[in-house]
Amino acid sequence: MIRIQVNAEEHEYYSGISVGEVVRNVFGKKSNIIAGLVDGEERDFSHEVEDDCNLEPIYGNSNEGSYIIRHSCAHLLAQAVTELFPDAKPTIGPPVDNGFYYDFFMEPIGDDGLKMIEKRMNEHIRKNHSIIREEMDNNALREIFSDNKFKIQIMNEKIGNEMGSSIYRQGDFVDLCRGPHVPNTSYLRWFKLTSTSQAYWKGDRENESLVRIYGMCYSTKEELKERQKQIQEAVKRDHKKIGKEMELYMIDEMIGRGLPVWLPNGEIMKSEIEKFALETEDSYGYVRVTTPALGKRELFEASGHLPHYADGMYPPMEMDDGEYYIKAMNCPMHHRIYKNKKRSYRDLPLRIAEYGTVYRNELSGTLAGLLRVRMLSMNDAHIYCTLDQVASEVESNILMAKEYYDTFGFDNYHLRLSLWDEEKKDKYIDQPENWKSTQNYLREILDNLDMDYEEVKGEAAFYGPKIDIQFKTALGREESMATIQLDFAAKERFELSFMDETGIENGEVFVIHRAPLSTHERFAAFLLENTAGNLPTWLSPIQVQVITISEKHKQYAKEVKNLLETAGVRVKLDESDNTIGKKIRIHRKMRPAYMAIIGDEEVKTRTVSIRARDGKQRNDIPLNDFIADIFAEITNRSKSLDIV
RNA sequence: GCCACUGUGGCUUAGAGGUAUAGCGUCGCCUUGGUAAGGCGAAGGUCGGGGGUUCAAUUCCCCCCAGUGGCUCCA
Repeated sequence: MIRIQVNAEEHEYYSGISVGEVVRNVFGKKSNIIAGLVDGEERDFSHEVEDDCNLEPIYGNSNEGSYIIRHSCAHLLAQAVTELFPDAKPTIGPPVDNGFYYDFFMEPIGDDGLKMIEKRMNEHIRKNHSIIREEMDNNALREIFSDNKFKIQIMNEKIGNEMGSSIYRQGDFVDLCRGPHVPNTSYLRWFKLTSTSQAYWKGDRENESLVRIYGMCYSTKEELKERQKQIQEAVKRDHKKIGKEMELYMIDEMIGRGLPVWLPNGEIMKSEIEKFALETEDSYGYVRVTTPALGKRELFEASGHLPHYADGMYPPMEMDDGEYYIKAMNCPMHHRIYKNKKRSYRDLPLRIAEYGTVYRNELSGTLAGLLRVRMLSMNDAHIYCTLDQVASEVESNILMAKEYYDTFGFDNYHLRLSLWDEEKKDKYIDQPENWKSTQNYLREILDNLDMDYEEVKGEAAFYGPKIDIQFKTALGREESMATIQLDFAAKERFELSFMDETGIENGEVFVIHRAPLSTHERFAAFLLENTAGNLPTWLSPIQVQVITISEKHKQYAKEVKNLLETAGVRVKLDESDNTIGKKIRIHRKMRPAYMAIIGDEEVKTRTVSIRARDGKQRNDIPLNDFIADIFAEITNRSKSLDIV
């Protein structure tokens, strides 16, 4: 007999009992447990336990469990695909956040193909195939997958030559896999294929083009429904839809793709954000400049944009004195401002800021509403400082970013330390020592701040490592919001220096590139998705919509509007002869923070009845009180509707 | 740039080889109405653009443009 510890309870079984039997014995049949953690190792139900051990159940709706289910569902997908398309070669099919995908080397398929595959998957679920693990040596593995060069390549790279690995079999289908998996295909009922796309083998465009099929899979119907609801909700919060409804921006085919145009309402929101940023950065000791949209080739050669960032820039314009490029970044111009006069150690850190607009030649297929555009405006700044000053500047920038996000009410973000990739020499400035030291430096700063962060290779800027602040969009996709980049290359490329305390010219000038509010475009997209367009009052294009009940109330309503306007409140008046209910319905689309309803009562008592955007109501507020209160709410940049 | 899908009046949308729905909005008239659709009427579309097949195309085919979801990339 052996002793198995399950959830702190000890059980005795014969040696060789399977994980599944223990689970059934302890938890019963309907436990939603799909695998087990045996002494910390994920194991299938079929895994046989020989010795004393500790066993923890893995539930289908847990983090680990959902990954196992998704992974198994990817296998099911591959089973259906290889049956329907015998020439298709499965490559890799991992679980990912919210679902899974599988990449196949095959002819592209459309929606009809997707439906067909889904149908076949459901048939296999009903057949309830057992999913069986088998251990194989390398020769046997190579035999099985001899017609699939992708699997062979995986074996060569991942498994090595000496040992074997495992395969999983369900019906006639076999896949190379470490596992674990669910015991049989009936566990995969709650799945849905979502989309297809194209991907390259190993993510390299030089390699074969593969068909990627995406799906989602959950352990219960409720989880699947919940996710579908979430997606629906995200669609409602889509900044493109809200932006159109609120007339914030447009993208016009005749003007050009990826070139958003800010409409009057959007311009109000944007300039409020700008005002806030100017005030904040004033208080942090920044100075402001304006630089041109174009610059000469020599400038961008000096900065390294040519060639490192050439793909991201628009082609040059030939002028009588050489080639000019539209700037894709402001930094080279700021470096020239730094160079414009002799700097002393007393001038450092020098923080040069600009609400600059840059143009980047993004691939057409990547453009997406305001999230990815070709014209970007940002409150960009470059901090010129000594190495000793870097830490405190980086810290104060992280704190500044937090201050910003707090005002806007954002909390769905995390930090990322973005490192270079020594393999990709052409992408980064080739100074390995500097990369190593600056990366360690940033890592130390983050460790000292005691903040959680993840490290990701190959995400650095070409001139140095960075700390990015990553957000999730409404649909769960991760995007960079803010960035703090440490540039060790500029000082040499632009011959930056200062006079130090001993009167000697010192060339150790480090540059920090930072943009805590992302770009106006991306920030607006986040803001709209986060608030569903219900902007805090200070950002609302229309702060108060005045609505009359009948003609008799027009005069007082005009007075209300004028007084609010005088107080600096953005207010509109609807004195049309529609019914009150209809007027409320019409104006809701624009999402004013408040509607002020004016009828007999209000005229008589010089009050307003206020209906907040969230439907809350407060009647008979003396007009002067309302004006004072909303003025305070706006100037405090309050997140909530405080008046009702 | 690559793959798939989508493209019908300002917006949302029905439809199908014989030049097209409906709702909202707009405009006009009536209604003077207390918190998410009061009534009547009118205008508005060469069905994204161009080519082809056909007696006939908005519907089928090809090319282009734009959008969406991915890949790559990235603020």
